[in-house]
Amino acid sequence: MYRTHTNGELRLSHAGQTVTLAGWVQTVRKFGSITFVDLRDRYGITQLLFGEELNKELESQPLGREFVIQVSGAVSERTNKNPNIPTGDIEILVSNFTILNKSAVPPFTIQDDTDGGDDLRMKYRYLDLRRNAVRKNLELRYAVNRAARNYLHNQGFMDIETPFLIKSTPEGARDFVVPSRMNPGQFYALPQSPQTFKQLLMVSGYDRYYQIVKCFRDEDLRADRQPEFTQIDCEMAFVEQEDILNMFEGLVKTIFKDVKHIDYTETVQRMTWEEAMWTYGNDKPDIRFGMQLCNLKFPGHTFPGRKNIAELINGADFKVFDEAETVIAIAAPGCSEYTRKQTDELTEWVKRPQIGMKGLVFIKCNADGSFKSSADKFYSEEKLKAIAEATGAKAGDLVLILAGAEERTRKATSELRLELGKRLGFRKDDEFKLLWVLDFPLFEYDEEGNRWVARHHPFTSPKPSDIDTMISNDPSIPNAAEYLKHPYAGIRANAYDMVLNGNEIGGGSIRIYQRELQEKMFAALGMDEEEQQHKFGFLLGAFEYGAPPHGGIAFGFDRLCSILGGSESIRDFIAFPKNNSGRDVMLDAPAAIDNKQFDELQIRLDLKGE
RNA sequence: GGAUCGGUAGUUCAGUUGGUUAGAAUGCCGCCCUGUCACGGCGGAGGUCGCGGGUUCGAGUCCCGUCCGGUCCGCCA
Repeated sequence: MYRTHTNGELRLSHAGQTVTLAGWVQTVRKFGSITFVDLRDRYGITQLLFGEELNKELESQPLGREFVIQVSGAVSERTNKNPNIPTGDIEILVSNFTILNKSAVPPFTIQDDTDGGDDLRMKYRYLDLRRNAVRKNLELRYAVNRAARNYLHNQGFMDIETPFLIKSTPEGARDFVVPSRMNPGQFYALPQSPQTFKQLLMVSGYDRYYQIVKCFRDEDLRADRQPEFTQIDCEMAFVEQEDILNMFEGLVKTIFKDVKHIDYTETVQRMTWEEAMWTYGNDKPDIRFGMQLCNLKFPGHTFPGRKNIAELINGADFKVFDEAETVIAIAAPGCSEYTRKQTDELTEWVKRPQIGMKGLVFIKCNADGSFKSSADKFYSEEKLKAIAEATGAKAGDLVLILAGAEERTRKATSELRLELGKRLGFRKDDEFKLLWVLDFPLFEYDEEGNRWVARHHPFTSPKPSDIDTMISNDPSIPNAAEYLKHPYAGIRANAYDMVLNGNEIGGGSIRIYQRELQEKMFAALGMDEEEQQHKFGFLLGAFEYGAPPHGGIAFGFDRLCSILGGSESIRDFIAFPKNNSGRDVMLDAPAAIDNKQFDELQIRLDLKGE
């Protein structure tokens, strides 16, 4: 037996016992004839005391950082206690020690506050994983995993594995492909998600399925995106949207409760996609704070039912507003005292290429009730007051107005809102607000191909009330400029996204389960019958044999963990993540393969030189 | 595909207008130290300034190219 206890468990009550411990040397503190050693494992740190006799042995067998050692000795009360660690009341009077394995000097310090940069820590990930901070993240991930499994199991869900070697369906994201040696010239694809398999499981009668499963998408990465990532993938038969929303609110609330000890008792808010875009300019709004968008001016076709209040800004001969397609304002609470330097900085911020606005107009709603604006030349104080009132600004607030093309301006205003929310401290890591976003458009217009593409995926059902519109209309778009007037532009999807603090943590839909409607959907996306049969014949076939109504949802597991852990990056919550270029810098993958492997696969490289 | 920031000691960084031997902290090595827990004291070693080219009497510093990394846009049904 290598050890009788772990390094996190000994307390004063163990004093007098003889124990054996094993672990890694965290630090060595020498004092001439005695030496303190901190011994670490994943459970904690225990202080070892090498007295005068054993201390001499350390001269012939010196201990270095990260050496793996085994020690025996008596648990003893410390004369100087350390209140900062759970084992701080005791130390081990070492009577015997063995060096189980030496260690080279690690390239960075294995501490909470490491001196290592990201790149180096990725290369030596096995050392980084020894650090408390990283270990806590993986523990949180495991806690989320357990909470989800418990909940789903208790609700009658069954974990069923689905294959990783499947067929490429080049819709949506790019597939990772795997050559087949036994079928020369043919390729598997890795699944972007188990979507079709879980639907087939519904057809098979496994009416509550789940899986915590890897998905693969060969697209460019971000801090919160990995080429392989994990989803909590769920599907249910004989359900309507309402059943799904309730079931999975329960899942997320259970995770909050089990992992964060938070009772999320309030009703999960719901909002249509249109409402989200109108009020926040974003399909995944952060509703922890207000600062809602005030649409002063917008093209009628984007929000047909909404009232345009362009008269507030029109007719003042202010070209920036007069010529803009869209003018949107937000009110930043308590910012009316911003200096010229601060407003200039905000202007520069919106002019960055990523935001891409030409400028920013301010109205300072002074505490004394007066109004001061960068557009004073064009607007009387009364006008400014009216505009400010429309935005809901109070005395002491700063109104910020952006103008330009509809989509860009709306997005920029949303980004500005989020940035200000962050700067003003409205986006707290420890506050959690859930939101369902509902009624997404079923289709998106693809300018390049002058065609419709599925916003969610091609298996998503339209709202029951829109099914007729879909079936009875021709999906072709005769006039590209007026695509918004096409009946398909107004079709709503029976789809829902769960949003947490401005992050989409999950999304799903009620699925199509009738062959005719599915064929109509494929056709609307530009697939002829032959292509449909080739790509999705198995699914269309399955729908002929008693497919039940069904729907589901998938949660981004890595992202959910990172949000619960208060981190921006999902990489901190993955044991062995890849970098921005999709590389594993520890393995140095991807890498070239042997010619023999190419021969077996009957594949020849034809690399394009620059 | 594009934008932008960065690459200097094992590590994290500083390095002025282009000018003597490129610095600091930490880590590492040696000596001293019986109550430390970010131990302390003294001493020491450690550099292809990412790589290639150019300008210059002289380049870590300026220019061009290139590689690598971070962040973002496009992309991610």
